Amino acid sequence: MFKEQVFLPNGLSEIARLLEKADKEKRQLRVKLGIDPTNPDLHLGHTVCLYLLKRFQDLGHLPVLIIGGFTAMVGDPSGRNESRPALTHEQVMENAKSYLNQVSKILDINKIEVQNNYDWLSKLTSTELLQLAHLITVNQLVGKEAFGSRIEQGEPLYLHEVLYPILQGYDSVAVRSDIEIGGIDQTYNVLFGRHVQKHFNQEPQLVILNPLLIGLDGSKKMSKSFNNYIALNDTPDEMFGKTMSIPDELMFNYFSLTSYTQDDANQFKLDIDKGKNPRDIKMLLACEIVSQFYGQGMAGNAKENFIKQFQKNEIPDSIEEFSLNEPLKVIDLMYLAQLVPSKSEAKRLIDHGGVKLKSVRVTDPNLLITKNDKDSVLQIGKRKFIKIV
RNA sequence: GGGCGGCUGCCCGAGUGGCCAAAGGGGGCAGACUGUAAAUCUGCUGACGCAAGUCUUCGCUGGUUCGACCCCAGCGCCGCCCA
Repeated sequence: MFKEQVFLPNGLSEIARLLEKADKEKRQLRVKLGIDPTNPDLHLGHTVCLYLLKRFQDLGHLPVLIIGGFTAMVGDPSGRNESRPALTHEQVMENAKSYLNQVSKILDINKIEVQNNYDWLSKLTSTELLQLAHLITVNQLVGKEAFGSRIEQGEPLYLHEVLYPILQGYDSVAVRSDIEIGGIDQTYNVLFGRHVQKHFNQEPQLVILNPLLIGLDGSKKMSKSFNNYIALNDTPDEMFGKTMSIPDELMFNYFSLTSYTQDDANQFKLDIDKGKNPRDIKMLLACEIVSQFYGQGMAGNAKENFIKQFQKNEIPDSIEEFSLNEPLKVIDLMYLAQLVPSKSEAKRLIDHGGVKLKSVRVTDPNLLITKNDKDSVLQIGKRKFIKIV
């Protein structure tokens, strides 16, 4: 399904062989996926791996989901040019809590094994850690681009960050992983798991690396840190809207997340070349994405809302309400209703013509909103609405 | 332990006694336009105030000065080099 998938070592045939062998031995393969709970939201980028995990699950194998309760405190330095802020154990566990719920949107969580690497990594003795450290040289680590460039640029590189691949590799031993799935940016870490497994006389895992999903900005990988993501917990409207906001060229990249095939995507591309409106193709995509998580019905609603709100500039059906007890200036109302972070900001928006009452542009920041305005809708920009009651 | 350099608004980064709420860029927001919350163009982007203006902000604490982000001292953190 993803044409840029990488299989190591020795390509897809190795995986096929393993599947066959497991089949013959009537053995469930243990397919590892590690996710560090560094923030509360899983996003579409994570689903690339989760869907692959689901395919293994559908074949009768066992997804082993590792919540990186310990590694999240270390912070994966892959692809980063700066240290991650250290998270406390409490923060990490808080985040981890909501993960299963989110994962259940894709996987049957009754048929997975969930492990927290805090359970074993926190118990490693320094002796054991030192022995693990024997598996790698500093020379190799410094050769890694992420580390090397940081050293060159005089950015701090902490010892605990360097330890990350070792810890993640040890996870594979702890769960006796047969196959590990990861993003292509995890190549080093995931492959290192094989070394550690060999050291512990385990059959080294096979590795499947998925291409990274590009984020909404169209350039960087989808990630919480770049705030360019669609969260699994986003509302249908948010999901739909965010999908519609991706750059046109990027949408073909996203079709692989849906049940559309590469052929479909190619056909869409042809259609656009022939003059079809890319917007409409993107709507198909948005519908597909939303319905994966919320079903056809909700996807349809989201689409309608989107057309209403953004194409026709109409006011959406369900909006927040604000109860007016006494006459208020517009800017005060905006501030009290938490539509803006400050009154200065409210004033600026009014100056720019970004505020409407009953679809009429507000020009006076001191305009008094009174009981007579009950049931009217105050609109800020294109996306924020509030009904005065 | 010693030497040198750094710490600026959401981020990066200029500034080196008053003209600094602080250049520029990124990000964000709004407007116009449109095929969409794409692209493009324009504007805005510390708070309070109708406004004049006031207050808070340039690592922290004190000091010099009519006046400090800019000078001095101490402290903290970061980097590099030497031991």
